Amino acid sequence: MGTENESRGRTFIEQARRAQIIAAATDTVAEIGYANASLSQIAARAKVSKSVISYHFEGKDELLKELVTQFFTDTWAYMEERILAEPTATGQVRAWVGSQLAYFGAHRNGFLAMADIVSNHREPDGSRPFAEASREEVDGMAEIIKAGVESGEFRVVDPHSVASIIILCAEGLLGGWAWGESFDLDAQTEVLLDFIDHALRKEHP
Amino acid sequence: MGTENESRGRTFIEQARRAQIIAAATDTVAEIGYANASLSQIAARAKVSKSVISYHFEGKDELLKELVTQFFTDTWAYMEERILAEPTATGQVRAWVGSQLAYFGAHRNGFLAMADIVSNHREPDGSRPFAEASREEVDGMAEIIKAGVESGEFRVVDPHSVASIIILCAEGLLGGWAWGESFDLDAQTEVLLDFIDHALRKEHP
Amino acid sequence: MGTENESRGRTFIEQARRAQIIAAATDTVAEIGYANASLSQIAARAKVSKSVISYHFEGKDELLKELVTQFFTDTWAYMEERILAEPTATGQVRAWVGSQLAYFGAHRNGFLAMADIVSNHREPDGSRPFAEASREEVDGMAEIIKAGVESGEFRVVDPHSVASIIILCAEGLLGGWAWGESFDLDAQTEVLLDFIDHALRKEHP
Amino acid sequence: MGTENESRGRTFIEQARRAQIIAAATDTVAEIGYANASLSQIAARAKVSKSVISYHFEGKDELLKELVTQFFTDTWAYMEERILAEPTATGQVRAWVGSQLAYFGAHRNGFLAMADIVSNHREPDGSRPFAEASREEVDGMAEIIKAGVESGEFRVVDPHSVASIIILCAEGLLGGWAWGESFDLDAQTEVLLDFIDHALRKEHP
DNA sequence: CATGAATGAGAATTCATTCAT
DNA sequence: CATGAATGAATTCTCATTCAT
Repeated sequence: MGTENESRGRTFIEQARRAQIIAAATDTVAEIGYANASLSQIAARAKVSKSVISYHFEGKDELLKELVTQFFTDTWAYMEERILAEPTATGQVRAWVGSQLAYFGAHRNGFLAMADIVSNHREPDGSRPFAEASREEVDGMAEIIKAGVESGEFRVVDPHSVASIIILCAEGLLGGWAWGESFDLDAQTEVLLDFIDHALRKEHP
Repeated sequence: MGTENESRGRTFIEQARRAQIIAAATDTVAEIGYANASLSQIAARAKVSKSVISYHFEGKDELLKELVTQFFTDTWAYMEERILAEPTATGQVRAWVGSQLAYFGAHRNGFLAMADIVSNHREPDGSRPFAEASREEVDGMAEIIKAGVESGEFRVVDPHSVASIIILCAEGLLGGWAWGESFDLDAQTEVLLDFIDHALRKEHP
Repeated sequence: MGTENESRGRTFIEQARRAQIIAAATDTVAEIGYANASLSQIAARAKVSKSVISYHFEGKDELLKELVTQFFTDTWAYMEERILAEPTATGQVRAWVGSQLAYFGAHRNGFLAMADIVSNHREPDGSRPFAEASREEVDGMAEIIKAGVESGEFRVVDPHSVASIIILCAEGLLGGWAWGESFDLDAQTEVLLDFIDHALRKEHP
Repeated sequence: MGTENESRGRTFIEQARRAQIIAAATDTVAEIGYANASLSQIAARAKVSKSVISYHFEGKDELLKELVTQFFTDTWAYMEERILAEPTATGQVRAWVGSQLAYFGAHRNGFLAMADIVSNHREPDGSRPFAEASREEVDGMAEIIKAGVESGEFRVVDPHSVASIIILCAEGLLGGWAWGESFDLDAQTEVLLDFIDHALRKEHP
């Protein structure tokens, strides 16, 4: 996360158009799925002609990449603020997971679209353009865990492994929420946070 | 899981061809992704003409559904044996997660293809045909947790919530393994199992 | 009409198979239309494998041609008997039209299939193989009319033109019957016969 | 007949393209028959790429329906003017049949294509979309006959039956003309009109 | 800037036919 | 004799992209 803004050299109106199209693309992918989200569909939802998209974006690929990048950026901005406000490792881990889930919960379509694109989009050569995004995330979380272990807040664990587990568990939870129609994300978030607490804290506190 | 076998009334050679095509489809989806896995691609990998697929399967849908169903069936057969062999709830939870991860680890392409299809395939009306598969899974795990709580093995938790979390965490882990090229699934499985142990066991044993 | 039988040199069982397949083809074309009547459909209705058809007939074309030819032959056999039994031209015209409509009325599927094939079937070069069949028919009827005019039964008309009109009117009637669900063929036949009577008979008899 | 124009909201150039494609489709169906008239063939005749057709029409169905509808509309406009100009029932019947045959005679390909489509086109469910078109026609003609009977111009007949016969006879005549290469439509029209005259008029005027 | 128009590549599927068994 | 299996050609349709206006 923390991808830099590509907006240099774009006029204001250009920016607005791109934002409008990205919003339409987000809704489209969220509603009908990556495989069915054709430029036609996106253009229809944006109430714009198909060729406008080709005009403002290099192609479908750039549009989708931009959508994901922006969503990552926004999510991280929200999370970072809340993580940095916490003094303890325990607090930071909770803030991380909690704020991430909260942000996604508040931006369902954005999350659905992002997840769908991230897991489906491939370069012409077959590689996944977003595969490494989560690596950075794990590294960030691992530093927090490491600090917590060193400070004695947490029991002794391998920071990187545990960070990975925590992040993947949160992702798993989101998957469950994304699909199920009756999934109480807030409640399950609490269960997961409690779960993590118990797993990390020293056994005889 | 536990879907019944549809093979009645098929000749041996027909069975073999279907298996061959399903294998090719598995590799194809695993390698180039659901969205790019056209019948052409699958046929090419099976070294067979496109229309052979239409001959042996009702259509692309049936092929993919069959692929997923078979993989589910095989996975569950492997898991069930190991779960039932465990006398304690703790052992059963470990066996469940452990055997699932082990089986998937040993059948990477099958898992990749299954996961890709399950998360992307939609009926013409937009619904997801495999959406409820994981519900059953959660129910099964919930029963084990409930028994463990009642027997005093586990601390008091809501069985369904925790079952859901555990399953989603395992899914999350698989997601990490599926994508990362340097992900040690066995090691991470141990970490997750330890993680679950700590989260479930009574605080002062 | 009056096409000769092509059955020389066929075994009895061969004949039976061909008859069975032709019957199935008749029902198929009648029910789902020429354009949708694939060999698959015909084979399914005949409860026979597709390749049996290819074995017993040179191809789809020969099957359809045979179907039409046989239906023509049978129809004409029925008509001829009734026409020749009439001593007067008036009676012969009535017998012609009446017996034709009666036979078709009693063999609806046969008629529907024949008509559908005759009007749709084309040689690879685009020509219609059955185009001239009705020419012979008109010639036959024209002879009757001519005799009737010469004998003074009918008013003076051009035999060929009137024969053509009568035959085409009967065809038109059949078209109406074939499509409409509530078309009383017997009743309309009477109206047509009366119509023809009035058109042919001398004004002051 | 009398279908309303769907052209609102189309640009001029779009209209022109549709007209061009419809013309090409007309020639194609007339020449090679409904069953062989693929989009490829039509596109080739229109000197246009296949996908242009899909761009301008919803699909093959819409194209063919539009073709038929336009031809019906044009034919009826021509006929109506001539029928309404006649004061007597006799004149109206003659005008009806005469103008219809004349219009078709002047638009041979249009007629051939229309007839081929009307008798062959089926909805996916197997029903015929144009089956009821001729019902309306018969009703219109029946009213004229009824008026003629009431005014004493015609002998006493069942208006609906006779209307049906007349229309079907005209259709039959067209069938003969459509197929035969040496069919003098004008001459045969006169014979048919004379035929109808004799059949309808009072016996001792 | 915006867009209607056009297009070629590729999608799934159907079909008549051939052939080894 | 009969047929399951296979295939290549053809069908309709969708899509991302380009281009002149």
